[in-house]
Amino acid sequence: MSGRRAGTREGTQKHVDGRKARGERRRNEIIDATLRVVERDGIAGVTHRTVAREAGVPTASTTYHFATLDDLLIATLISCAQAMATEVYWMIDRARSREGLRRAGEGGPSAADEVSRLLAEALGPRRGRTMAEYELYLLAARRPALRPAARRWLDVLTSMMRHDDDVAFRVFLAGIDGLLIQGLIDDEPPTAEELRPVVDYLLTPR
Amino acid sequence: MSGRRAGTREGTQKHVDGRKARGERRRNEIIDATLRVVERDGIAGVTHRTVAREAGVPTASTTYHFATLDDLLIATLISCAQAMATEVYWMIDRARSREGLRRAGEGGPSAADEVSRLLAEALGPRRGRTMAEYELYLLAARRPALRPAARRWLDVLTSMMRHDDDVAFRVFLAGIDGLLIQGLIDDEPPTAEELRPVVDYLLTPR
DNA sequence: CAACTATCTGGACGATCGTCTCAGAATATC
DNA sequence: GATATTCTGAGACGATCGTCCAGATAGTTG
Repeated sequence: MSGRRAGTREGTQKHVDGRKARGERRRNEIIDATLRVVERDGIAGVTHRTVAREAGVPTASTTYHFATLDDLLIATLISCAQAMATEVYWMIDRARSREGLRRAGEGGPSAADEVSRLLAEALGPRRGRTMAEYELYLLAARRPALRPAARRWLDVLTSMMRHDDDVAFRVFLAGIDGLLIQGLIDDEPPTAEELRPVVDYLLTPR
Repeated sequence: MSGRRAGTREGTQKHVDGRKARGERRRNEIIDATLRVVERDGIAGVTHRTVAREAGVPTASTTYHFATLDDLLIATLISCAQAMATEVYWMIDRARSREGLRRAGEGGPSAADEVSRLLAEALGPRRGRTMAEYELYLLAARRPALRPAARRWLDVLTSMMRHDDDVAFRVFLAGIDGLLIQGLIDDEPPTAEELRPVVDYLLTPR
């Protein structure tokens, strides 16, 4: 991506980035700001001005880097899907190594524990983010160009998780999505303990 | 447009409806028009003017019956949820009687057949409607006041379908939602035959 | 019939929207 | 240094938005 900078956030150095890098950084800042706006107010709250205010940049900066509001939303969905896929990637990686430890005889958390904890997190502290993801998901339903990006986290899961039974795995994926979207209209987010038996059932082969 | 058409479902008589009845009819026409707009252009496309144009009424008529745009969306979601719940009710009722026939020895379609056919329908011919429902679903995630209405079809299913195992049933509901929302970002809607094994797995106990 | 009132509507208001323009600041290349 | 390119940022434009309101219309009631 930016290639020049060390961290995602702005560093302390000045005048070291080239024009290209600065432009790309601002582009990313705008995308991040857009995602924050979607988390807070939904896609309906996304305007050039609200995004610019959130990012702390002038209005025209958003129109310079993203010719149209659609381009901005598209870039945000793609970035969001990318981040999600990366997260899922590392999450699975961690779970794998833990499972390795567990198999070595230690008895750590089971896969159902792991998944229900993640679901509870997505519906609790990360609720805004989860809502944003599903709003962008639904946006992809109306715009074919966005569908590959929207399918990305499903693809990552599919390619990374071992699954002997394709049908069972598809049911698992659908169940996760269903539990998440149904959890979003619960008055209070379900706890990992409440989700545990459902996830367990979902993971039990038949 | 014409002041007193024969309503969508009312009789053809003139001058028999009181003021109250006329007002209520127009209210429903506006709600129906709103749902059509949501199906076609999404919630983002809902404005007083587009709804009024779709319903064939003057702009101010939408603001007269629904003080604010939020009221209009809320009324639409509630109406939509009600219609959905009613549909599900009769759908299950029909399936029940068919099952009765099948048990009598005839060998009709199985529950998995029935469900996958309905899913394929929701993702094919009724795709717009399904998208609209999930958009309103997600709207409920942001507005607590809408959640009871959004949960309604889940409640109808839960109260009508026999389920010995609560956990299994919850997995079933989540799976349906997940299959639907994932089907919305498929480039081409899945056929009932493709869905069949997944639904079958979903319905298989344990 | 006239008075009343719920219902309906055309038009207007200010706010906000997406997008564009353009002068000049910042930076790379020479 | 000088110059070309990229980016910033203040502001303006017309369009559309949500909402409101005064007047017209038409059932209802006395």
